[in-house]
Amino acid sequence: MGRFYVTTPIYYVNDAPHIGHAYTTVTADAMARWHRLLGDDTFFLTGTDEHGLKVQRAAEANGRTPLEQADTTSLRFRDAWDSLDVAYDQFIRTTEPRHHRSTQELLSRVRDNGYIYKGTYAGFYCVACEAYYNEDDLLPGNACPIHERAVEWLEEDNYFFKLSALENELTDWITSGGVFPDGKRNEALGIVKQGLEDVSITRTSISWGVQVPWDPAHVFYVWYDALINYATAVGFGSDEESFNLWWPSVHHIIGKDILRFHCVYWPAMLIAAGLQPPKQVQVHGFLLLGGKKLSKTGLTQIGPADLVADFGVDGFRYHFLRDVSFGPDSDFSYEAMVIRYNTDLANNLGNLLSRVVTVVDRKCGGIAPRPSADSPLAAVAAQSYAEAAEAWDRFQPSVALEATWRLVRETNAYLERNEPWKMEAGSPEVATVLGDALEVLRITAVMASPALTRASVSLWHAIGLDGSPADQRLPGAAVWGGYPGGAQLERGPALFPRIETAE
RNA sequence: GGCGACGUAGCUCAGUUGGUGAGAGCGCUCGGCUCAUAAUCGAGAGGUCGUCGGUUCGAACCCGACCGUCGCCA
Repeated sequence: MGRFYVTTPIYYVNDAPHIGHAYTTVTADAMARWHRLLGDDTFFLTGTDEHGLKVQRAAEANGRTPLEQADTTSLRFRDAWDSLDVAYDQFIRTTEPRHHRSTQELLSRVRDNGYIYKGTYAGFYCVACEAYYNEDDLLPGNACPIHERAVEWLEEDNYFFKLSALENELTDWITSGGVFPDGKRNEALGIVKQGLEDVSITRTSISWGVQVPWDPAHVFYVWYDALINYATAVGFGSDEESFNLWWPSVHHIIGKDILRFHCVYWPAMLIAAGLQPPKQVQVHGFLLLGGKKLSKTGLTQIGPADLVADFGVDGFRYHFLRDVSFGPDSDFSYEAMVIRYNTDLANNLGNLLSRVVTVVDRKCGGIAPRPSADSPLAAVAAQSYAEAAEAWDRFQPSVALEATWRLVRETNAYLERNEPWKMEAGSPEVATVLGDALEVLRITAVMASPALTRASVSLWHAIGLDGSPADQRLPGAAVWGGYPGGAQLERGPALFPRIETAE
C-alpha cells in the first residue's frame, strides 16, 4: 500500500470556474479515485487563492471587505466541484489563519537559512496580472500585453529571495525526475539553465496578504504565499506529524502557464527552508478552441454547468479524461464530445449492458450466470488492466481509458462470434457466454469508476451487485472470475441515452 | 535575437531504448447480424511519418539545415 498526495493549483477567487479549471480538477480527482481503488492512503487537495491586489480592489468596488469578497467567490469553486462529483479531501483557502502561520513559518526558515535579503524594487506593474513587467514587454502606451490595460509604476522596499543561489539544487531535482512529462521537464530545465535572478517576494503597497513576521509593514507577494498552501494543508506549521507523513510524497497537477512557479520557485523555496522538494509536478497543456488559446473571457462562455446539462457528469468527466492527452495542448470541441459520448458510452458500454441483460432475461430467466474460468476474455481483461494501471501510474488517463474500453469492444465482438441469442435457453453454452459478458461489465465498472462516478454505480447495480465499485480494491477486483452470478437481473433504462444532434 | 516544443491516414491522436510489410478510435465504402440505445460484428479504401540532406547494414524515431505553428526568455 502506498501513499498518494495529489493537488490542483489553488484557483484565484476572482476567476469564475471554467472548463480549464474543471479539466485540471477532474483529472486530479480521477487520479485520487484510482489510487483509492488501489488501497493507497490518498489525500486530494484543492482550494482557492484569495490574496492580492485584485481581490482587494474587487472588494472595494463592491463595498465589502476582502474576506467577504473572497467568501462569496470561493464558494463558486466548491459549487462547481460538487456539480462535477469532485471528491476532494480538503478545500484550502489561503485566508485561513493556519495558512498565515504556515507561510510565516516557512518563509522565516528560508530567512533564517540566509536566503532572504532586503532591497528595492521598481518597475511597471500590472494589477490584473499581479506581476511586474519590463518596459520592452509592454504594448504601446505602457499597456499590459495580456490585459491591454495601462500598467502602473511601482517602487518599493522589498525582501528578495536568493533564487540565484539554488540553481544546482534545482537542476538536480528536475533532472532526477521532478517534472513530467519529459517535454515539460526540459522546459523547466531550460528556465534554470538560462540563469536565475533573485525574486522580490514582498509588497508594502498593499495590505491584503500574509504579513511578513519580521517586518509587519510588508505582506508576502500573493504567489509566494499561494504556493505554500500545499504544505499548510497537510499540517506544516500546525501538525508536524501529519506533515511528515504526507511530505514530500506530493504530486502537483498544474497547467503549463504556471510551470515556472511550480517547477522553479516552489522547489527552491522548499529547499531554502530545509524541506524536500515535491515528488512530482505533472504539467498539462492548454485547452484550445479552434486552435486558439481559450482566453478568460472565451472560457467563461462555455461553462462546465452547460456541458453537464447536456452530457451529464459522467459524460463531462469521460470526455476530458479520455479525449485530452495529458501533457500537450488539446482542442476542445462540442462535436467531438458528442461523438465520444455516443460511441464509447452509449454504443459500446451502455448498449453492451442492454443487450446482455436482455438476453439473460430471455435465455436464463433473468438469473445471472457465472463467468467461465477459461474464457478467452480473461486474457483480454488481464491485458486491459495491466495497461490501464500502468497508464494511470503515468498520469495518462486517456491511455488508461482507451485500454479499459478495448475490453468492452472485445466483449461486443465476443457476443457477435457466439450469438447467445441463438442458443438454446437454459443451456450451459448460453450461460457461459453471458456470464463472461457480465464479468466484463463488473470489471469495467471498477476500472471506469474514476471517470464515471455515477454510471459505474448504476452499472454495478444493473448486474445485480451490491455496494459500489468504488469500494472495490485493485488489483484483486480486476482478476477474472469475481462475478458471483445468481442475481435476478431486470431490464432497466439506458445507461447512457444517445445524444441526438439536430443535423 | 537566444532557447525550446510541436508538425504521423479526412479528423483526434498512439508510436517506450532506431530493425519483421507504419498503428488505434472516429469518419467513409462494402458486407454480415438482428440480442441491443438505427446499437453491433467483419472486410476495405486512405499516409512521400513537414521539406531537404547526413549518420547507419537499416530511421517516423539519431544529427544538421530549412518551412510552418506555438511557447519561454532577453
